Amino acid sequence: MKDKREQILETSLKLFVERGFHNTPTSLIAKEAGVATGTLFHYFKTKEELINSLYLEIKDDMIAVLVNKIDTHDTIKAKLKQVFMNSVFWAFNKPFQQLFFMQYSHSPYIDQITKDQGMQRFSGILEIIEDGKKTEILKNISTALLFEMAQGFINGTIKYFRENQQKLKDQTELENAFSAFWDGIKG
Amino acid sequence: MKDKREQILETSLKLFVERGFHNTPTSLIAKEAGVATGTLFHYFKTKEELINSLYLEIKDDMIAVLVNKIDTHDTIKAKLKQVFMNSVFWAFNKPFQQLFFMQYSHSPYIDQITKDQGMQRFSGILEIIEDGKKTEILKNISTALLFEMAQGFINGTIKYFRENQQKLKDQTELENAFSAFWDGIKG
DNA sequence: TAATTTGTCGACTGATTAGTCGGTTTAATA
DNA sequence: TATTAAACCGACTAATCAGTCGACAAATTA
Repeated sequence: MKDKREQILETSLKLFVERGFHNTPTSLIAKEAGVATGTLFHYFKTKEELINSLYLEIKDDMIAVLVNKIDTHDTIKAKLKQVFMNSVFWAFNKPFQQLFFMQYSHSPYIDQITKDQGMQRFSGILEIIEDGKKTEILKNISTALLFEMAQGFINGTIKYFRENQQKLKDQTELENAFSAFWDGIKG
Repeated sequence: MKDKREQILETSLKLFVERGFHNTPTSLIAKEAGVATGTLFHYFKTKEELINSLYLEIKDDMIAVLVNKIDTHDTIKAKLKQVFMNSVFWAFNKPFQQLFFMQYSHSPYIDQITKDQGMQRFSGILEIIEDGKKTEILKNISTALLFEMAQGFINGTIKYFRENQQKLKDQTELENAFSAFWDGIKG
């Protein structure tokens, strides 16, 4: 049987996405997770701590997937294509996690410290962008701006494929999306 | 003195963004808006109706700004540049409204009917994209995908400028952002 | 083995909340 | 003016919630 802490996080994720944070009583989380409320508060001092932990654990999982199959010797384009495809792949396999970020990365329930910690984990991807700028393969735009534009673009792509899942079977639309992505950032 | 209904909407917006939906009691909205709770429920049957109305009114306001200063005779590129700049301008002038969409457009508090109604209002912008595809000025990618990619890109740009407001004084970064945007979608 | 720590339970509580209701005031209409 | 309707008020309530507590069980350490 699954670890109770993990079970609580998994159940919270689903309920927070489907019902919202304050509309999800801790009693319901405990019930659906098959634990007592006391156990929930044993692992997480407060409900806020629970959602902040959830945020960081999902971010960790996501980053691990995003940088998967990237080889040091790959070209910048190949690396960024892999990140792009990994992002869509992750969102497809972890729909609740992706929706969680869509809903909560701008919400007041996640505190600034947690958001900053989450951001730190992107350093590997930021390095790829910096490398690309040095070699003039990418546009000479501030790394932070390039990053936000790219992330926004990917989020839009994911939103489209979430609402049009059948379009993922054939790879052409996804390839088109990457072409547009690349044309936008390449120098 | 401002209309009470309007005052309630304005106050709700601020509080929902700063505190979240369920963490904002109707009693607090009423208090801050300077009305009685009875008045709030006179205008909005439930709290859900309130937030859904808010969503649609903000969307209406946004669309009106986005298509501002667009002339029928403009080129596709000029039209889309205007929409791009209008979007950033709107977000800058209406930060709460923009954050509201970031937080709530994926949230369970806004029902599907409301979201669909909001989407309908984009028809004018969708037409520009379709025109651009017909004349092969834009990439031959499905309109819905182009739209979501574009919207995501713009949201990312806005997020960057929200966190780096000083970068808006000089227009160069904003122009760079549009160049990247245009390179991405142009055929 | 004994002692201590960690995990688990669920009934309980003080505080909070969405929405109601009966009434008053203001505005519109006949 | 008289009548009706719409706007507005705020005290009130039944329901709900985050977090506590004391007790017991399991695992870890001495």
